Amino acid sequence: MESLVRIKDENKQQRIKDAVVSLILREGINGASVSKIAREAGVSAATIYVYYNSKEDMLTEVFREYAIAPYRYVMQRIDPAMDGRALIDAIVRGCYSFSCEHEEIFSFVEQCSRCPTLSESVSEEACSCDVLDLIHAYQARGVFRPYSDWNLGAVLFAPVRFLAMNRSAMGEGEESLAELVRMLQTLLLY
Amino acid sequence: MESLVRIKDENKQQRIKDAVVSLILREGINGASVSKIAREAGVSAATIYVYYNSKEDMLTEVFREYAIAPYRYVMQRIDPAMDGRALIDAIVRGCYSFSCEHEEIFSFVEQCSRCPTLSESVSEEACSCDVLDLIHAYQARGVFRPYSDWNLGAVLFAPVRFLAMNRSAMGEGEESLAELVRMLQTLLLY
Amino acid sequence: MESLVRIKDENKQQRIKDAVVSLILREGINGASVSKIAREAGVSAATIYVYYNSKEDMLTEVFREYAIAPYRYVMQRIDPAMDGRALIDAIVRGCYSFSCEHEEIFSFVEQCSRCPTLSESVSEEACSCDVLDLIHAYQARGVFRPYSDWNLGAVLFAPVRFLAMNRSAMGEGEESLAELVRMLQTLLLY
Amino acid sequence: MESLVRIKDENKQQRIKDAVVSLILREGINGASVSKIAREAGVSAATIYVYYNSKEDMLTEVFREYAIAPYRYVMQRIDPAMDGRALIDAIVRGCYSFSCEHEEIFSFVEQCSRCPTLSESVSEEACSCDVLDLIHAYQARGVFRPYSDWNLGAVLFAPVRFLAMNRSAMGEGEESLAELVRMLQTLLLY
DNA sequence: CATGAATGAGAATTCATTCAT
DNA sequence: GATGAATGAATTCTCATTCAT
Repeated sequence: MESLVRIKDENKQQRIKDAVVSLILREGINGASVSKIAREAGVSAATIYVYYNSKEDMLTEVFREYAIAPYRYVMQRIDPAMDGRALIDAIVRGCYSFSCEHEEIFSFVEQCSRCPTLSESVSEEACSCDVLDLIHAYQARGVFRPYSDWNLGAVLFAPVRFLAMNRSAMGEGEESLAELVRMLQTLLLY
Repeated sequence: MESLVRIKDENKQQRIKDAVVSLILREGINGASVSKIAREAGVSAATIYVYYNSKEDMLTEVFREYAIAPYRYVMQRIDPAMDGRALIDAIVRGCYSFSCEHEEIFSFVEQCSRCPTLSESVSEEACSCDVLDLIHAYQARGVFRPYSDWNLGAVLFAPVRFLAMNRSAMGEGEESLAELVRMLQTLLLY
Repeated sequence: MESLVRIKDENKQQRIKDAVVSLILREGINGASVSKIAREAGVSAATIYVYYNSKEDMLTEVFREYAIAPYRYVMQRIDPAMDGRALIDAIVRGCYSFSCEHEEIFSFVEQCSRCPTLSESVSEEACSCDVLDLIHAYQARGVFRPYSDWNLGAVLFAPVRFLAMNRSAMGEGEESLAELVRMLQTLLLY
Repeated sequence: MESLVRIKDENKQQRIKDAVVSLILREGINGASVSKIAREAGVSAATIYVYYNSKEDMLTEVFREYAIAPYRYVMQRIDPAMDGRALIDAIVRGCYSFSCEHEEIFSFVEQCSRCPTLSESVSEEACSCDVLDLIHAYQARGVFRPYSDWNLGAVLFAPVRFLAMNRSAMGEGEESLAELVRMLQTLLLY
């Protein structure tokens, strides 16, 4: 019985999270009101307060959960046995694929990152640390040039996100993507 | 006498724009309600509707106006006689200085860019075109490598913006900035 | 316990309806704003939107409910055993009494009937059909002359409403009313 | 020059009146705001206050002017030499034609008549007095039965207005109209 | 746990009106 | 006479949140 209840809970909570993400994609942070989220999740607005103390809480928590998603996604496509070129290729293409396959989450995270209140409580560095740790290992082995973490993050993630954001205007994008991979290989590897 | 009225008008509209920008910086797009903006601008909320048809209109127009500001700022620090290294230095440092000196506008534009509704009507490409045109000239002279515009934009603007956004966490930043300049010089020049 | 809640609800909704009717009587359709209605009903303006989707919805629903009231009132004073003279007397005096006893509802319905948006969704014919059905029976028995429904409605209801509307200017009105009854008896019966 | 101004005035004032009438027809009394009226009339909202002291004033004045229009229209189709049957025919058909030919004014007057504030300052009796005076003459000559003015008004004007209001639902209406004429001839004449 | 009902606060927008020009 | 600009007050409606059940 208890487990049944638990399962019900998780269903509801997951439906709420999904609703948050998809609503924010469609209507922006402004349009994502508690009642719309509730309607989309198929629960009562009051139910949301069973799981979260406030709307802010909810957004923060969902943001925290999804902010790390692209990095996890990238980590899964990486094999520590890869050489430097393959690693950069995997990271850049991983970031890009994620934004295509999970457009909702990508857009949701992008929007939340710029929202002063939300971004305070979720630091990007913390999210990307696994990837950076891996690169540190490559740097130690003399494969990657010893750029600082800030600049590694800046050139590895920001440009590909820029391409992803302009995907619709850019057409297919495969060419640009391949070019970016080549640029970063030149730039970052010995 | 007529000029008095004109001045009064322009004052009001400018005060409204300023209020929009500074409120969005402080409270995010969510927090920038028409009445708060009006209060901050020292006008009646109804007055805003003398100048704009709707809140959306207002944000779009202000966004459109400021989206181009950082590029104009950069253009002013550029001299066509510069060599490639100096050009990249000027662009990157220009972007960074702008975000420091005009934190409000920088943050305002960043936020608006992620807002689906707003970004639709203001394309980044259009804003950056002057800078890109200049680089085309350098490419034609064999100074810059012939990367595509998308990737030029991606590596010239996105990473430095990334640094700017993390300025507070990054400390001084001068070192990172210098490093980024060097990286891009290596990457983009022959 | 459950009944308590129900009662509370119905009380609120009824108080809202009453407020709509009495406000429109006093201040016209223009003057009946949602917040005035809420104040008069002793609820929060937001509560009204728990019961109705919009102001328009609310007016339509209340109108629909009350538009039929005068006809129901008349039907209750009618006995199918009456002869033709008594029937006309009952109908005309019933209409008139209703407008005296329920001035608020009478005036409310009159006003809504002239409001293009509202009258579209509530047809008078549907409301008066019970009375007309009864007259059809009298017509079949050769008591009433076989005038069309449109003209039956036109002469049976419109003139007495006209008198009711001018009640205040008309003084007592009993004489006029008696005269109208006689006129219609002559006109409609064999 | 002065005459020029006068002409300009009258043009503007007439355009305002027209706008009032046609807006109220289309959007009801609620929808007829001063600015909409101004826009429709092609003048500035402030200009309306050159001609009228307030919106209420304006409505009252326009209402006063048009309330009498249907009666004037009827009077023009009447010839004192007509016999009783022809007179009733002319009155009823006149009322009906007016409502067809001047749907805007008809609907405007109907709506204003039910609006408590407006109807107070424009009495129907005053408007219909010319027609009634004429009938008095016929009554004196023993052509019309000596019903009271209230009931004359009630049966001569209210039913035909009822038909006019239901014109769209009623189809052509010629038959109903002819029937109503016959009914009233029987009822009112010796 | 889940929710329907309720609400004060505030949202965007429009209102009728004024006034300097 | 005519108007653009300005506004306080009011409009409809939605918000995030609470609470009794």
